[in-house]
Amino acid sequence: MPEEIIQDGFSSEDNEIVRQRKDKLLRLRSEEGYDPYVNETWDRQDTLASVRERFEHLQPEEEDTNAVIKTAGRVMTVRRQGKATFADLADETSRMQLYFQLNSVGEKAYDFLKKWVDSGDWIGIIGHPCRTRRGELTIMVTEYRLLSKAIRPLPEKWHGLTDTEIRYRRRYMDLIANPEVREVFRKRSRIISSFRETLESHGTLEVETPILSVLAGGANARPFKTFHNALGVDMYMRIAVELYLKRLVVGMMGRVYEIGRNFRNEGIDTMHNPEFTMMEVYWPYCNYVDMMNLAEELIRNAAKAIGTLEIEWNGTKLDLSKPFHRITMREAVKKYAGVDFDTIKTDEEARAVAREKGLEITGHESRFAVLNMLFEEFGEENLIEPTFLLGHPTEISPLSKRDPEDTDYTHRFELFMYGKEVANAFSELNDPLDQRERFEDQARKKAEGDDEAHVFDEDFINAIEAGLPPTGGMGIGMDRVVMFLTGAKSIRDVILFPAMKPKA
RNA sequence: GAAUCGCUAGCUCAGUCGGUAGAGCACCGGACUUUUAAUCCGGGUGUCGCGGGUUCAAGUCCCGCGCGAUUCACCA
Repeated sequence: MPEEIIQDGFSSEDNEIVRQRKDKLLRLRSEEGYDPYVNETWDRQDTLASVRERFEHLQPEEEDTNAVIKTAGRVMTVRRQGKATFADLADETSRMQLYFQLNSVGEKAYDFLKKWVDSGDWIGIIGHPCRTRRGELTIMVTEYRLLSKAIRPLPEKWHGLTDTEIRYRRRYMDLIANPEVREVFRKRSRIISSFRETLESHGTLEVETPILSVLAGGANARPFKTFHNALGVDMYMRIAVELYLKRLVVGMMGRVYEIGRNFRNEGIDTMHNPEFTMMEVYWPYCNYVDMMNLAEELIRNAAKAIGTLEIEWNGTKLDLSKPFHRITMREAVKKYAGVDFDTIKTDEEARAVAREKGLEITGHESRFAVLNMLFEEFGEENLIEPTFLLGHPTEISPLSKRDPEDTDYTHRFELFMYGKEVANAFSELNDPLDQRERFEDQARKKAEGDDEAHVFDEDFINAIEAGLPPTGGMGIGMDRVVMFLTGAKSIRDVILFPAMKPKA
Protein backbone atom coordinates (compact mmCIF):
# COMPACT_ATOMS: atom_id res chain seq x y z
CA MET A 1 0.00 0.00 0.00
CA PRO A 2 1.51 3.34 -1.06
CA GLU A 3 2.34 5.97 1.58
CA GLU A 4 0.03 8.85 0.92
CA ILE A 5 -1.82 11.54 2.73
CA ILE A 6 -5.26 11.91 1.28
CA GLN A 7 -6.70 15.42 1.14
CA ASP A 8 -9.50 16.97 3.20
CA GLY A 9 -8.55 15.51 6.55
CA PHE A 10 -8.34 11.96 5.33
CA SER A 11 -5.23 9.98 6.12
CA SER A 12 -3.81 6.75 4.80
CA GLU A 13 -3.61 5.69 8.45
CA ASP A 14 -7.39 5.64 8.78
CA ASN A 15 -9.12 2.35 9.19
CA GLU A 16 -12.35 1.49 7.42
CA ILE A 17 -14.61 2.81 10.17
CA VAL A 18 -12.80 6.14 10.48
CA ARG A 19 -12.90 6.60 6.70
CA GLN A 20 -16.65 5.93 6.69
CA ARG A 21 -17.22 8.36 9.55
CA LYS A 22 -15.16 11.12 7.95
CA ASP A 23 -17.08 10.65 4.76
CA LYS A 24 -20.32 10.77 6.73
CA LEU A 25 -19.21 14.01 8.38
CA LEU A 26 -18.53 15.63 5.00
CA ARG A 27 -21.89 14.49 3.70
CA LEU A 28 -23.62 15.78 6.84
CA ARG A 29 -22.19 19.20 6.06
CA SER A 30 -22.89 19.16 2.32
CA GLU A 31 -26.25 17.39 2.29
CA GLU A 32 -27.80 18.78 5.47
CA GLY A 33 -25.81 21.99 5.88
CA TYR A 34 -25.19 20.85 9.45
CA ASP A 35 -21.81 21.35 11.08
CA PRO A 36 -21.52 19.22 14.22
CA TYR A 37 -18.47 21.15 15.41
CA VAL A 38 -19.84 24.65 15.22
CA ASN A 39 -19.75 26.68 18.44
CA GLU A 40 -22.73 25.40 20.32
CA THR A 41 -23.90 25.71 23.83
CA TRP A 42 -26.57 23.52 25.32
CA ASP A 43 -28.34 24.60 28.42
CA ARG A 44 -28.08 21.37 30.32
CA GLN A 45 -30.49 21.55 33.21
CA ASP A 46 -30.30 17.99 34.47
CA THR A 47 -27.54 15.48 34.90
CA LEU A 48 -28.49 11.86 34.38
CA ALA A 49 -27.92 11.19 38.08
CA SER A 50 -30.38 13.95 38.98
CA VAL A 51 -32.91 12.59 36.49
CA ARG A 52 -32.50 9.15 38.02
CA GLU A 53 -33.11 10.57 41.47
CA ARG A 54 -36.08 12.71 40.48
CA PHE A 55 -37.97 9.97 38.68
CA GLU A 56 -36.97 6.87 40.57
CA HIS A 57 -40.61 6.61 41.76
CA LEU A 58 -42.02 5.92 38.26
CA GLN A 59 -43.63 2.50 37.94
CA PRO A 60 -43.16 0.22 34.92
CA GLU A 61 -45.04 1.56 31.89
CA GLU A 62 -45.69 4.83 33.74
CA GLU A 63 -44.90 8.00 31.80
CA ASP A 64 -44.75 11.55 33.15
CA THR A 65 -45.55 13.71 30.13
CA ASN A 66 -45.63 16.90 32.20
CA ALA A 67 -42.07 16.68 33.41
CA VAL A 68 -39.37 18.21 31.25
CA ILE A 69 -35.85 16.86 31.11
CA LYS A 70 -33.10 18.79 29.41
CA THR A 71 -29.83 16.97 29.46
CA ALA A 72 -26.87 15.92 27.33
CA GLY A 73 -24.19 13.30 27.03
CA ARG A 74 -22.41 10.81 24.87
CA VAL A 75 -24.37 8.19 22.93
CA MET A 76 -22.90 4.87 24.08
CA THR A 77 -25.02 2.32 22.24
CA VAL A 78 -27.82 2.50 19.70
CA ARG A 79 -30.54 -0.11 19.19
CA ARG A 80 -32.45 0.80 16.07
CA GLN A 81 -35.77 -0.78 15.53
CA GLY A 82 -37.41 0.67 12.46
CA LYS A 83 -39.61 3.55 13.50
CA ALA A 84 -38.30 3.50 17.09
CA THR A 85 -34.76 3.72 18.39
CA PHE A 86 -33.33 3.03 21.81
CA ALA A 87 -29.99 4.46 22.80
CA ASP A 88 -27.92 4.64 25.95
CA LEU A 89 -26.77 8.10 26.90
CA ALA A 90 -23.94 8.57 29.39
CA ASP A 91 -22.66 11.62 31.18
CA GLU A 92 -20.17 12.04 34.01
CA THR A 93 -22.77 11.10 36.58
CA SER A 94 -24.71 8.18 35.20
CA ARG A 95 -26.09 6.42 32.18
CA MET A 96 -29.66 6.27 30.95
CA GLN A 97 -31.72 4.82 28.18
CA LEU A 98 -33.20 7.14 25.58
CA TYR A 99 -36.26 6.31 23.54
CA PHE A 100 -36.81 8.02 20.21
CA GLN A 101 -40.06 7.34 18.43
CA LEU A 102 -40.94 8.55 14.96
CA ASN A 103 -44.07 10.09 16.49
CA SER A 104 -42.30 11.62 19.46
CA VAL A 105 -39.58 13.52 17.59
CA GLY A 106 -41.24 13.89 14.20
CA GLU A 107 -40.30 12.45 10.85
CA LYS A 108 -37.57 14.93 9.96
CA ALA A 109 -35.71 14.58 13.24
CA TYR A 110 -36.17 10.83 13.21
CA ASP A 111 -34.67 10.53 9.74
CA PHE A 112 -31.75 12.70 10.83
CA LEU A 113 -31.20 10.42 13.80
CA LYS A 114 -31.23 7.31 11.62
CA LYS A 115 -28.96 8.82 9.06
CA TRP A 116 -26.43 10.84 11.03
CA VAL A 117 -26.24 9.95 14.70
CA ASP A 118 -23.83 7.23 15.77
CA SER A 119 -22.58 5.78 18.99
CA GLY A 120 -19.83 7.99 20.36
CA ASP A 121 -21.57 11.22 19.34
CA TRP A 122 -22.46 13.90 21.87
CA ILE A 123 -26.10 14.96 21.83
CA GLY A 124 -28.33 17.29 23.80
CA ILE A 125 -31.83 16.04 24.41
CA ILE A 126 -35.18 17.31 25.66
CA GLY A 127 -37.80 14.84 26.75
CA HIS A 128 -39.81 13.41 29.58
CA PRO A 129 -39.35 10.38 31.80
CA CYS A 130 -40.98 7.02 31.53
CA ARG A 131 -40.29 3.54 32.75
CA THR A 132 -40.40 0.64 30.32
CA ARG A 133 -42.33 -2.56 30.74
CA ARG A 134 -39.06 -4.21 31.82
CA GLY A 135 -38.53 -1.55 34.50
CA GLU A 136 -35.84 0.58 32.89
CA LEU A 137 -36.02 4.30 33.63
CA THR A 138 -35.94 5.93 30.20
CA ILE A 139 -36.13 9.36 28.68
CA MET A 140 -38.76 9.69 25.97
CA VAL A 141 -37.04 12.14 23.64
CA THR A 142 -39.08 14.88 22.03
CA GLU A 143 -36.21 17.04 20.74
CA TYR A 144 -32.52 16.50 20.37
CA ARG A 145 -29.49 18.18 18.88
CA LEU A 146 -26.28 16.64 17.63
CA LEU A 147 -23.62 18.59 19.55
CA SER A 148 -20.44 16.91 18.39
CA LYS A 149 -19.65 14.00 16.15
CA ALA A 150 -17.24 11.16 16.94
CA ILE A 151 -15.47 9.71 13.96
CA ARG A 152 -13.54 7.12 15.90
CA PRO A 153 -15.36 4.04 17.20
CA LEU A 154 -15.91 3.34 20.88
CA PRO A 155 -14.27 0.31 22.47
CA GLU A 156 -16.36 -2.83 22.58
CA LYS A 157 -19.51 -2.40 24.64
CA TRP A 158 -19.36 -5.69 26.51
CA HIS A 159 -15.68 -6.38 27.25
CA GLY A 160 -14.69 -2.72 27.25
CA LEU A 161 -11.07 -1.71 26.95
CA THR A 162 -8.61 -3.89 28.84
CA ASP A 163 -5.31 -3.50 26.99
CA THR A 164 -3.17 -1.77 29.62
CA GLU A 165 -1.00 -0.05 27.10
CA ILE A 166 -3.93 1.61 25.34
CA ARG A 167 -5.59 2.35 28.67
CA TYR A 168 -2.58 4.35 29.86
CA ARG A 169 -1.53 5.91 26.56
CA ARG A 170 -5.07 6.85 25.55
CA ARG A 171 -6.59 7.45 28.93
CA TYR A 172 -9.58 9.18 27.33
CA MET A 173 -10.61 5.88 25.77
CA ASP A 174 -10.15 4.14 29.11
CA LEU A 175 -12.30 6.77 30.82
CA ILE A 176 -15.02 6.45 28.18
CA ALA A 177 -15.08 2.67 28.31
CA ASN A 178 -14.54 2.08 32.02
CA PRO A 179 -16.70 4.24 34.30
CA GLU A 180 -15.02 2.68 37.37
CA VAL A 181 -11.79 4.33 36.27
CA ARG A 182 -13.56 7.68 36.34
CA GLU A 183 -14.67 6.83 39.87
CA VAL A 184 -11.06 6.20 40.99
CA PHE A 185 -10.06 9.65 39.81
CA ARG A 186 -13.07 11.23 41.46
CA LYS A 187 -11.94 9.58 44.68
CA ARG A 188 -8.45 10.88 44.13
CA SER A 189 -9.85 14.37 43.87
CA ARG A 190 -11.91 13.92 47.03
CA ILE A 191 -8.88 12.61 48.92
CA ILE A 192 -6.79 15.61 47.92
CA SER A 193 -9.64 17.96 48.81
CA SER A 194 -9.95 16.25 52.16
CA PHE A 195 -6.25 16.81 52.80
CA ARG A 196 -6.70 20.50 52.05
CA GLU A 197 -9.74 20.72 54.32
CA THR A 198 -7.96 19.01 57.20
CA LEU A 199 -4.86 21.16 56.83
CA GLU A 200 -6.86 24.34 56.54
CA SER A 201 -9.00 23.39 59.55
CA HIS A 202 -5.70 23.62 61.43
CA GLY A 203 -4.95 27.06 60.06
CA THR A 204 -2.44 25.92 57.48
CA LEU A 205 -1.83 28.13 54.46
CA GLU A 206 -1.47 26.62 51.00
CA VAL A 207 1.57 27.97 49.16
CA GLU A 208 3.34 27.37 45.86
CA THR A 209 7.10 27.15 45.54
CA PRO A 210 9.37 26.74 42.52
CA ILE A 211 9.31 23.57 40.48
CA LEU A 212 12.23 24.77 38.42
CA SER A 213 15.33 25.86 40.25
CA VAL A 214 19.10 25.89 40.23
CA LEU A 215 19.36 23.48 43.18
CA ALA A 216 17.12 20.46 43.72
CA GLY A 217 17.29 19.74 47.42
CA GLY A 218 15.31 18.35 50.29
CA ALA A 219 15.55 14.65 49.49
CA ASN A 220 17.88 11.89 48.39
CA ALA A 221 17.08 11.54 44.74
CA ARG A 222 18.41 12.12 41.27
CA PRO A 223 16.73 15.15 39.69
CA PHE A 224 15.70 15.88 36.11
CA LYS A 225 18.02 18.40 34.56
CA THR A 226 17.06 21.05 32.05
CA PHE A 227 18.41 24.31 30.68
CA HIS A 228 17.10 27.84 30.77
CA ASN A 229 17.96 29.53 27.47
CA ALA A 230 17.59 33.17 28.48
CA LEU A 231 19.45 32.79 31.76
CA GLY A 232 21.98 30.44 30.24
CA VAL A 233 21.98 28.18 33.28
CA ASP A 234 21.31 24.54 34.05
CA MET A 235 18.18 24.09 36.07
CA TYR A 236 16.58 21.18 37.87
CA MET A 237 13.05 20.00 38.48
CA ARG A 238 12.30 19.85 42.17
CA ILE A 239 12.58 16.58 44.09
CA ALA A 240 10.94 17.99 47.24
CA VAL A 241 9.58 21.30 48.52
CA GLU A 242 11.01 20.93 52.02
CA LEU A 243 13.72 23.59 51.89
CA TYR A 244 11.40 26.20 50.41
CA LEU A 245 8.64 25.60 52.93
CA LYS A 246 11.04 25.89 55.85
CA ARG A 247 12.26 29.19 54.41
CA LEU A 248 8.62 30.31 54.57
CA VAL A 249 8.38 29.33 58.22
CA VAL A 250 11.55 31.37 58.80
CA GLY A 251 9.76 34.14 56.91
CA MET A 252 6.96 34.10 59.47
CA MET A 253 4.27 32.67 57.20
CA GLY A 254 3.12 30.40 60.02
CA ARG A 255 1.72 26.98 59.16
CA VAL A 256 2.23 26.24 55.49
CA TYR A 257 1.63 23.35 53.14
CA GLU A 258 1.99 22.56 49.49
CA ILE A 259 0.43 19.81 47.44
CA GLY A 260 2.30 19.48 44.21
CA ARG A 261 4.32 17.50 41.78
CA ASN A 262 7.82 16.27 42.51
CA PHE A 263 10.10 14.78 39.88
CA ARG A 264 12.66 12.08 40.47
CA ASN A 265 14.80 10.71 37.72
CA GLU A 266 14.61 7.11 38.81
CA GLY A 267 13.03 3.80 37.94
CA ILE A 268 9.38 3.19 37.15
CA ASP A 269 7.41 0.41 38.79
CA THR A 270 4.07 -0.18 40.44
CA MET A 271 4.98 2.15 43.33
CA HIS A 272 6.99 4.81 41.47
CA ASN A 273 6.20 7.27 38.70
CA PRO A 274 8.84 9.84 37.67
CA GLU A 275 6.45 12.63 38.56
CA PHE A 276 4.30 12.15 41.62
CA THR A 277 2.22 14.23 43.97
CA MET A 278 3.53 15.07 47.40
CA MET A 279 1.92 16.95 50.25
CA GLU A 280 4.38 18.68 52.54
CA VAL A 281 3.37 20.56 55.66
CA TYR A 282 5.34 22.57 58.26
CA TRP A 283 4.01 23.74 61.60
CA PRO A 284 6.01 26.12 63.78
CA TYR A 285 6.04 25.52 67.55
CA CYS A 286 5.41 21.81 66.89
CA ASN A 287 7.41 18.63 66.62
CA TYR A 288 7.28 15.19 65.06
CA VAL A 289 4.75 13.94 67.58
CA ASP A 290 2.28 16.56 66.38
CA MET A 291 2.98 15.34 62.87
CA MET A 292 2.10 11.78 63.87
CA ASN A 293 -1.27 12.95 65.08
CA LEU A 294 -1.75 14.99 61.94
CA ALA A 295 -0.82 12.04 59.72
CA GLU A 296 -3.47 9.87 61.34
CA GLU A 297 -6.05 12.59 61.08
CA LEU A 298 -5.28 13.32 57.42
CA ILE A 299 -5.48 9.71 56.35
CA ARG A 300 -8.55 8.92 58.39
CA ASN A 301 -10.41 11.98 57.13
CA ALA A 302 -9.46 11.14 53.55
CA ALA A 303 -10.75 7.60 53.96
CA LYS A 304 -13.99 8.94 55.38
CA ALA A 305 -14.25 11.37 52.50
CA ILE A 306 -14.49 8.47 50.08
CA GLY A 307 -16.75 6.52 52.32
CA THR A 308 -14.99 4.03 54.55
CA LEU A 309 -12.38 3.43 57.23
CA GLU A 310 -12.23 -0.23 56.19
CA ILE A 311 -9.79 -0.47 53.33
CA GLU A 312 -8.48 -3.39 51.36
CA TRP A 313 -5.34 -3.50 49.28
CA ASN A 314 -3.65 -6.49 47.72
CA GLY A 315 -6.06 -8.81 49.54
CA THR A 316 -5.38 -7.41 53.02
CA LYS A 317 -8.04 -5.54 54.94
CA LEU A 318 -7.16 -2.76 57.33
CA ASP A 319 -9.28 -0.87 59.81
CA LEU A 320 -8.13 2.75 59.85
CA SER A 321 -10.21 3.58 62.90
CA LYS A 322 -7.62 1.79 65.05
CA PRO A 323 -4.68 3.85 66.32
CA PHE A 324 -1.57 3.48 64.20
CA HIS A 325 1.27 1.33 65.59
CA ARG A 326 4.67 2.64 66.62
CA ILE A 327 7.99 0.85 66.44
CA THR A 328 11.58 2.05 66.43
CA MET A 329 13.99 1.07 63.71
CA ARG A 330 16.07 -0.81 66.28
CA GLU A 331 13.01 -2.69 67.56
CA ALA A 332 11.97 -3.54 64.01
CA VAL A 333 15.43 -4.84 63.15
CA LYS A 334 15.48 -6.90 66.33
CA LYS A 335 12.05 -8.29 65.60
CA TYR A 336 12.33 -8.98 61.89
CA ALA A 337 16.07 -9.44 61.31
CA GLY A 338 16.88 -10.89 64.71
CA VAL A 339 19.70 -8.43 65.25
CA ASP A 340 19.96 -6.55 68.55
CA PHE A 341 21.62 -3.27 67.71
CA ASP A 342 21.87 -2.19 71.32
CA THR A 343 24.73 -4.68 71.64
CA ILE A 344 26.53 -3.39 68.56
CA LYS A 345 28.97 -0.65 69.35
CA THR A 346 31.25 -0.45 66.32
CA ASP A 347 30.90 -0.14 62.57
CA GLU A 348 33.03 -3.27 62.20
CA GLU A 349 30.66 -5.36 64.30
CA ALA A 350 27.68 -4.02 62.39
CA ARG A 351 29.23 -4.86 59.03
CA ALA A 352 30.04 -8.37 60.20
CA VAL A 353 26.42 -8.93 61.23
CA ALA A 354 25.23 -7.50 57.94
CA ARG A 355 27.47 -9.89 56.00
CA GLU A 356 26.09 -12.77 58.05
CA LYS A 357 22.63 -11.66 57.05
CA GLY A 358 23.61 -11.74 53.42
CA LEU A 359 23.74 -8.01 52.76
CA GLU A 360 26.22 -6.64 50.26
CA ILE A 361 28.80 -4.74 52.26
CA THR A 362 31.51 -2.58 50.72
CA GLY A 363 33.35 -2.00 53.98
CA HIS A 364 32.64 1.70 54.32
CA GLU A 365 29.21 1.43 55.93
CA SER A 366 28.70 2.90 59.36
CA ARG A 367 26.69 0.93 61.91
CA PHE A 368 23.87 3.42 61.31
CA ALA A 369 23.82 2.75 57.61
CA VAL A 370 23.80 -0.97 58.36
CA LEU A 371 20.87 -0.55 60.73
CA ASN A 372 18.93 1.15 57.97
CA MET A 373 19.92 -1.52 55.44
CA LEU A 374 18.75 -4.27 57.79
CA PHE A 375 15.45 -2.50 58.29
CA GLU A 376 14.91 -2.04 54.58
CA GLU A 377 15.86 -5.63 53.86
CA PHE A 378 13.97 -7.41 56.65
CA GLY A 379 11.69 -4.96 58.44
CA GLU A 380 9.93 -2.76 55.94
CA GLU A 381 7.82 -5.41 54.22
CA ASN A 382 6.33 -6.48 57.56
CA LEU A 383 4.84 -3.11 58.42
CA ILE A 384 1.46 -3.88 56.92
CA GLU A 385 -0.84 -2.18 59.40
CA PRO A 386 -0.32 1.58 59.58
CA THR A 387 2.88 1.91 61.59
CA PHE A 388 5.08 4.81 62.54
CA LEU A 389 8.71 3.84 62.27
CA LEU A 390 10.75 5.89 64.74
CA GLY A 391 14.36 6.38 65.71
CA HIS A 392 16.14 6.94 62.41
CA PRO A 393 19.89 7.43 62.64
CA THR A 394 21.09 10.99 62.30
CA GLU A 395 23.40 9.96 59.50
CA ILE A 396 20.51 9.17 57.16
CA SER A 397 18.40 12.12 58.31
CA PRO A 398 20.31 15.26 57.35
CA LEU A 399 17.37 17.64 57.90
CA SER A 400 16.08 16.13 61.10
CA LYS A 401 16.62 17.24 64.68
CA ARG A 402 18.68 14.98 66.91
CA ASP A 403 17.21 13.09 69.82
CA PRO A 404 18.72 14.93 72.80
CA GLU A 405 18.82 11.61 74.70
CA ASP A 406 20.88 9.95 71.98
CA THR A 407 22.26 12.31 69.39
CA ASP A 408 23.10 9.51 66.94
CA TYR A 409 19.37 9.25 66.35
CA THR A 410 16.68 11.74 65.40
CA HIS A 411 13.16 12.79 66.19
CA ARG A 412 11.80 11.46 62.96
CA PHE A 413 9.20 8.99 61.73
CA GLU A 414 8.19 7.32 58.57
CA LEU A 415 4.65 6.01 58.25
CA PHE A 416 4.34 2.61 56.61
CA MET A 417 1.21 0.96 55.27
CA TYR A 418 1.15 -2.34 53.42
CA GLY A 419 4.94 -2.45 53.75
CA LYS A 420 5.35 0.80 51.81
CA GLU A 421 6.42 4.23 52.94
CA VAL A 422 3.58 6.71 52.90
CA ALA A 423 4.88 9.59 55.03
CA ASN A 424 8.18 10.95 56.27
CA ALA A 425 8.33 13.53 59.03
CA PHE A 426 10.53 15.01 61.68
CA SER A 427 11.20 17.69 64.15
CA GLU A 428 12.98 20.01 61.76
CA LEU A 429 16.63 20.66 62.35
CA ASN A 430 16.85 24.34 63.24
CA ASP A 431 20.39 24.48 64.63
CA PRO A 432 22.27 26.28 61.85
CA LEU A 433 25.66 24.99 62.95
CA ASP A 434 24.48 21.40 62.99
CA GLN A 435 22.68 21.89 59.65
CA ARG A 436 25.92 23.11 58.07
CA GLU A 437 27.74 20.05 59.36
CA ARG A 438 25.01 17.76 58.03
CA PHE A 439 25.26 19.33 54.58
CA GLU A 440 29.03 18.99 54.74
CA ASP A 441 28.61 15.32 55.52
CA GLN A 442 26.26 14.99 52.56
CA ALA A 443 28.75 16.82 50.36
CA ARG A 444 31.41 14.29 51.38
CA LYS A 445 29.05 11.45 50.46
CA LYS A 446 28.37 13.09 47.11
CA ALA A 447 32.10 13.46 46.51
CA GLU A 448 32.46 9.75 47.30
CA GLY A 449 30.05 8.99 44.47
CA ASP A 450 26.64 8.98 46.14
CA ASP A 451 24.74 10.86 43.46
CA GLU A 452 21.63 10.93 45.61
CA ALA A 453 23.22 12.73 48.54
CA HIS A 454 21.65 16.07 49.42
CA VAL A 455 23.07 19.12 47.70
CA PHE A 456 24.65 21.82 49.82
CA ASP A 457 22.23 24.73 49.90
CA GLU A 458 24.02 27.77 51.30
CA ASP A 459 20.95 29.97 51.11
CA PHE A 460 18.97 27.46 53.11
CA ILE A 461 21.64 27.61 55.83
CA ASN A 462 21.33 31.38 55.66
CA ALA A 463 17.61 31.01 56.28
CA ILE A 464 18.13 28.73 59.26
CA GLU A 465 20.66 31.23 60.57
CA ALA A 466 17.93 33.84 60.45
CA GLY A 467 16.04 31.64 62.88
CA LEU A 468 13.69 28.71 62.30
CA PRO A 469 11.33 28.18 65.22
CA PRO A 470 10.94 24.66 66.54
CA THR A 471 8.99 23.12 63.68
CA GLY A 472 7.32 19.85 62.86
CA GLY A 473 7.30 18.94 59.18
CA MET A 474 5.95 16.07 57.12
CA GLY A 475 5.69 14.83 53.57
CA ILE A 476 3.01 12.42 52.41
CA GLY A 477 3.06 10.61 49.06
CA MET A 478 -0.44 11.33 47.78
CA ASP A 479 -0.38 8.76 45.00
CA ARG A 480 0.30 5.97 47.47
CA VAL A 481 -2.41 7.20 49.81
CA VAL A 482 -4.83 7.15 46.88
CA MET A 483 -3.69 3.65 45.93
CA PHE A 484 -4.27 2.26 49.39
CA LEU A 485 -7.60 3.99 49.86
CA THR A 486 -8.93 2.93 46.46
CA GLY A 487 -7.33 -0.50 46.25
CA ALA A 488 -5.35 0.37 43.12
CA LYS A 489 -2.48 -2.06 42.72
CA SER A 490 -0.37 0.15 40.48
CA ILE A 491 0.49 3.82 40.80
CA ARG A 492 -0.42 4.08 37.10
CA ASP A 493 -4.01 3.40 38.04
CA VAL A 494 -4.16 6.56 40.15
CA ILE A 495 -2.26 8.84 37.76
CA LEU A 496 -4.33 9.97 34.79
CA PHE A 497 -1.44 10.06 32.34
CA PRO A 498 1.37 7.89 33.74
CA ALA A 499 4.85 8.14 32.26
CA MET A 500 5.19 5.89 29.22
CA LYS A 501 8.08 5.24 26.91
CA PRO A 502 7.41 6.61 23.43
CA LYS A 503 6.22 3.83 21.20
CA ALA A 504 8.27 4.46 18.09
C1' G B 1 19.32 -3.82 34.42
C1' A B 2 17.44 -9.42 34.51
C1' A B 3 13.67 -13.10 33.98
C1' U B 4 8.76 -14.48 32.50
C1' C B 5 4.44 -13.46 29.74
C1' G B 6 2.02 -10.64 25.96
C1' C B 7 1.56 -7.81 21.07
C1' U B 8 -3.44 -11.06 15.17
C1' A B 9 -9.57 -6.39 12.35
C1' G B 10 -11.72 -0.30 15.83
C1' C B 11 -12.42 -3.51 20.70
C1' U B 12 -12.27 -8.60 23.12
C1' C B 13 -10.02 -12.86 21.56
C1' A B 14 -9.19 -17.88 18.68
C1' G B 15 -5.66 -19.58 15.19
C1' U B 16 -4.01 -27.32 15.63
C1' C B 17 1.72 -30.51 13.03
C1' G B 18 4.62 -24.72 9.05
C1' G B 19 0.08 -25.31 3.96
C1' U B 20 -5.32 -19.76 1.00
C1' A B 21 -5.97 -15.03 8.13
C1' G B 22 -10.98 -16.41 11.79
C1' A B 23 -15.18 -15.41 15.63
C1' G B 24 -18.16 -12.09 18.70
C1' C B 25 -19.04 -7.03 19.27
C1' A B 26 -18.38 -2.60 16.37
C1' C B 27 -19.04 -1.03 11.25
C1' C B 28 -21.76 -0.99 6.08
C1' G B 29 -26.65 -2.39 3.33
C1' G B 30 -31.81 -4.26 4.27
C1' A B 31 -36.41 -5.57 7.72
C1' C B 32 -38.56 -4.16 12.38
C1' U B 33 -42.69 1.55 17.03
C1' U B 34 -40.87 -1.22 24.33
C1' U B 35 -35.48 -2.76 22.90
C1' U B 36 -31.69 -3.13 26.66
C1' A B 37 -25.07 -7.86 24.98
C1' A B 38 -32.30 -6.46 20.74
C1' U B 39 -33.41 -9.91 16.77
C1' C B 40 -33.36 -11.54 11.53
C1' C B 41 -30.93 -11.43 6.27
C1' G B 42 -26.42 -9.98 3.53
C1' G B 43 -21.19 -7.90 3.71
C1' G B 44 -14.56 -9.22 6.53
C1' U B 45 -12.90 -4.06 6.94
C1' G B 46 -5.87 -7.03 8.38
C1' U B 47 1.62 -3.85 7.78
C1' C B 48 -0.55 -10.98 12.36
C1' G B 49 4.44 -5.07 16.94
C1' C B 50 9.18 -4.11 13.67
C1' G B 51 13.51 -6.20 11.02
C1' G B 52 16.27 -10.30 9.51
C1' G B 53 16.86 -15.78 8.91
C1' U B 54 15.38 -21.05 7.88
C1' U B 55 11.86 -23.14 4.29
C1' C B 56 8.80 -24.74 -1.89
C1' A B 57 5.76 -22.28 1.95
C1' A B 58 6.13 -18.48 8.37
C1' G B 59 0.79 -15.41 12.40
C1' U B 60 3.17 -20.25 13.62
C1' C B 61 10.14 -22.16 13.84
C1' C B 62 15.11 -19.33 14.82
C1' C B 63 17.83 -14.53 15.80
C1' G B 64 17.73 -9.33 16.83
C1' C B 65 14.92 -5.05 18.17
C1' G B 66 10.51 -2.16 20.06
C1' C B 67 6.49 -1.41 23.43
C1' G B 68 3.56 -3.17 27.55
C1' A B 69 2.49 -6.16 32.05
C1' U B 70 4.37 -8.87 36.21
C1' U B 71 8.31 -10.40 39.44
C1' C B 72 13.18 -9.34 40.99
C1' A B 73 17.15 -5.74 41.26
C1' C B 74 17.62 -0.47 41.74
C1' C B 75 15.09 3.56 43.99
C1' A B 76 12.35 7.10 49.44
